[in-house]
Amino acid sequence: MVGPTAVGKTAVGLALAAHWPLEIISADSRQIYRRLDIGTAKPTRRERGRVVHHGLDLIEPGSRYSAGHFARGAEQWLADIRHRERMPVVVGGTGLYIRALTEGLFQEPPLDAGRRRSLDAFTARLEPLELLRWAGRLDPGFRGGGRQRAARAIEIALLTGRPLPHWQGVARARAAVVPWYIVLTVPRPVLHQRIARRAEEMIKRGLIEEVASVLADGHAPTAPGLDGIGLREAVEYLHGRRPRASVAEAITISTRQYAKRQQTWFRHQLTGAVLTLDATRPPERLAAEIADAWARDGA
RNA sequence: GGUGGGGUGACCGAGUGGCUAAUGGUAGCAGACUGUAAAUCUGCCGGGCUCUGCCCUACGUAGGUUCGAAUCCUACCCCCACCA
Repeated sequence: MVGPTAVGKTAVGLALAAHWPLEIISADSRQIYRRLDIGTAKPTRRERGRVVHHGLDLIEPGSRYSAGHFARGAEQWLADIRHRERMPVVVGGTGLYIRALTEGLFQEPPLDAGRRRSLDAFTARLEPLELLRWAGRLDPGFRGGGRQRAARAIEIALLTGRPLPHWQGVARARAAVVPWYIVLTVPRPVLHQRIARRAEEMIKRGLIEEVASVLADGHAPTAPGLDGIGLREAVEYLHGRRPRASVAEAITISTRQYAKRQQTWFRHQLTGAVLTLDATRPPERLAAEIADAWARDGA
């Protein structure tokens, strides 16, 4: 089950538990971080008490995760859930993580960690234009996409001796599941309203204090776990680079933009069975509809 | 009331006679996306059309100067600062 931020995926997931014994796998690249509960809008303790959630609180804010990590982890959780004869429901908004699960990434050859780190440090210092040009030279299939993706193309080409498209074509990993997608949507004005409310709620619940405490424990403001919407803005405020009054508004805007990107992804990148539901309706109704549809068309 | 500064597209903000439907930025819309993905990027962005171009409308308002004005002049309106 996918959909943009603030459509109410968690509520529907919980409501589904009335239909099947299920466990939820969270496909969310931010909720993997421990401690950042408010800033990543994790399901609450109570919600997690009602349905078992996997994929939350996996690493410290200073560590890095990836779609590959997620896919491997999720495969294990899936196997376990099936072993317990329950229904696995993947819930999340991180398109790439979901794709890693449903389509499989390419099989990444082992990369030397040391060389990788020094290459990282090197590319980080290159001029953007130079970086792009270099990526294009090492990987003729490189279509642009900015710093991060250029660095990735360079990394693969240099450390494996073959460009990205080679691995993508030759070594696709097996997909872990046959997807049966449920896409939750809501009219744009409603979504925007929910996003604004969510931003204010986060602050009210102590977003800034949460981030301050993570920083106080010695995590760098650039820690991967703090690189997320809301967290970023909180860090800016705590470092005096943003007035307090502007925090909620800034979070609302970035969240809106992110939600839009998610919708673009779900509109164009999902392949396979897709059931799109208007999530303006109450979660119980949606859950019932999903259960019906599953009984009718599900695998 | 006086003096000075200013009023530019949804917003901020350049531009100070033609190359200007008007640099940038923001917001918005659309798109890309194979291991950092809440990331990283791309396109569009006054309106209309018979759409490699054409026609309207537009730089506070109204006039004027000029072949030609967002840019110069005059009056008026509004905002800010200082002086009364």
